[in-house]
Amino acid sequence: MRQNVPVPLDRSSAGDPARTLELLWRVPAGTPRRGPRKRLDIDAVVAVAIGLADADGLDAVTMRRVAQRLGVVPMTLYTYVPGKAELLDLMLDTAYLRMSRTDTAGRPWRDRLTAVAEENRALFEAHPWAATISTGRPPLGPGMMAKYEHELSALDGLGLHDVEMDAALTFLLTFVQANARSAAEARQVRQDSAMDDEQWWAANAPVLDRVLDPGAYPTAARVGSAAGAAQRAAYSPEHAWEFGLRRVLDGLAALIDGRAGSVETGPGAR
Amino acid sequence: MRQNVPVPLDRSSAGDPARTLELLWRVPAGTPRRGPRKRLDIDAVVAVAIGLADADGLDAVTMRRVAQRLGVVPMTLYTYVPGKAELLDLMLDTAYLRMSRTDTAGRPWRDRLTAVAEENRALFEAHPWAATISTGRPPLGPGMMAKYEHELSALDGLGLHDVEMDAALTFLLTFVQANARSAAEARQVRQDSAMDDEQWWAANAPVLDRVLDPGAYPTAARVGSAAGAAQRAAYSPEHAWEFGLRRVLDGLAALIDGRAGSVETGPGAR
DNA sequence: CAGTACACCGTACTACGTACAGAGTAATTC
DNA sequence: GAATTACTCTGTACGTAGTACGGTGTACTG
Repeated sequence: MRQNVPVPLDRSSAGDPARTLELLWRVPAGTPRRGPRKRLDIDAVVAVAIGLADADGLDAVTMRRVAQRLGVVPMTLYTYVPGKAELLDLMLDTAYLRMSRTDTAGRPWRDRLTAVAEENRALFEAHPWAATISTGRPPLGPGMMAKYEHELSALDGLGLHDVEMDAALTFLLTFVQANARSAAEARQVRQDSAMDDEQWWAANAPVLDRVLDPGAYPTAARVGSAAGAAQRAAYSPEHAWEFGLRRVLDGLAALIDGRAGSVETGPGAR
Repeated sequence: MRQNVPVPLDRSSAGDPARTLELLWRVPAGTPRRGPRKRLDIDAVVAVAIGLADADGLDAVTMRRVAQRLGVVPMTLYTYVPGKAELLDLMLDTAYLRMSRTDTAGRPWRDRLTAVAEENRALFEAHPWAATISTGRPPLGPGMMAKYEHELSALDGLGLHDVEMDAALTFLLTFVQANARSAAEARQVRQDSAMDDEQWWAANAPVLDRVLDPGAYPTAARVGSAAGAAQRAAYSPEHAWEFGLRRVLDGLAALIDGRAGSVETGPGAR
């Protein structure tokens, strides 16, 4: 069983950042290669790693398993990738590169930001592991750059300063990622404990009843049971998403709609 | 480098939620103890674990190290705690229990929610590891309950339904935690790579210049350099916090101030 | 006093990332 | 053509983690 466990924020990029960048951008080797031909390439390694992560989560991505899938011994991977941290960078940038990017030019800013949010949500739905990789030092690869450019353009021309544009985007993306992490953690916990929420509550209820001073937590009891009932109606993740996104957009509206300067500024939706 | 918790394939009921709850609430043993006296107690174990985590991060909390600090052999800990996951639950609930809780009754809702946000921010500043523990299944201990009750009461009487109160609180706390996680990740990466942001950028810049098609990412280049300059002014984490919290509150204002029903409903601040 | 439940400990297993040294291969140099 | 050299691939092994298992001695119950 595994209950609350540190969320695995892999990645450290202990190696040389310049080397990592060259890998991300697939900079070809300078001197002609001498020894035996390579039997694999980086893309194959990354593809297998992504496949494992998609299927069984980030924990399933071990150097040993990736190697096995490729028919080589674990240490062979180190001729393609300096270490696991860099492999995770490559996975993430690849996922970024393959995201769908809707062109919303000319549409009201709410539509544009909603599209950005939903593109990211779709990313995390297709690749839940992507939400759990630390982005403390983002992989500055082609995927990341394309993503950043695309998403910033949704905030351009709204009368925000450059620093505000970056802050607003960070704010939006942080919300989406936090939501995706919650979902990933819920999945993880369900899998690790081999117990769904219903069973977990059923196991807890009798002890809680015995231990909890009734009346000590009046608001919590009232709200918690209402929220619990709502969640049992398979309501919860979708609800948190919709509720949160509306708040995020309303929060940005107070900033954006207050600014003069753009024909694209529309009235707050709904 | 971070390690993963092995997932026990068999042994389904090894980690019993009821047992965890009893630990959290310090339910005393039923039958009189027979064998040798205990030389420790749970609180000592938890205190040492928290001390390690505060000082050197969650990675420093290993059963071996905790045991060593207590002058016992690692396996001895298992008489006090079923496993590491439960120890983390206990640490988290203890941190929750010790949080400061300001009484803001009667004050405008923005002040009250700001206080809640700042209490949580202070928690994560004192115990950065607390932000990185999965709350997929929250520890339903005395700390968690007190925290939930306190924070919900800040949202009571504003004309929100119970489900909305829960959603609004989750939204606020998710923001605070996401911020704290970013900070923790930044710290972690700085420590793991033994390289500060300045050095990292310096190492990346030459390769980026060589690899990046100038003009391919116009918005990103403009905004990125503006944001980068702002961050270099030691501006960034504080800025993200202030910017984000204002958006969060403005977003909630659109919900709360639209509701009739409470004298406490004040005009949007700032 | 015998029996027993329990605290504590030593050993060992599995899984991880990866350091290191060796073997074989193909391009370069003579 | 032969020697050199750079490179790929491999086998072994180290250190760290959580914790299963079985043994030993203790202090209470009958």
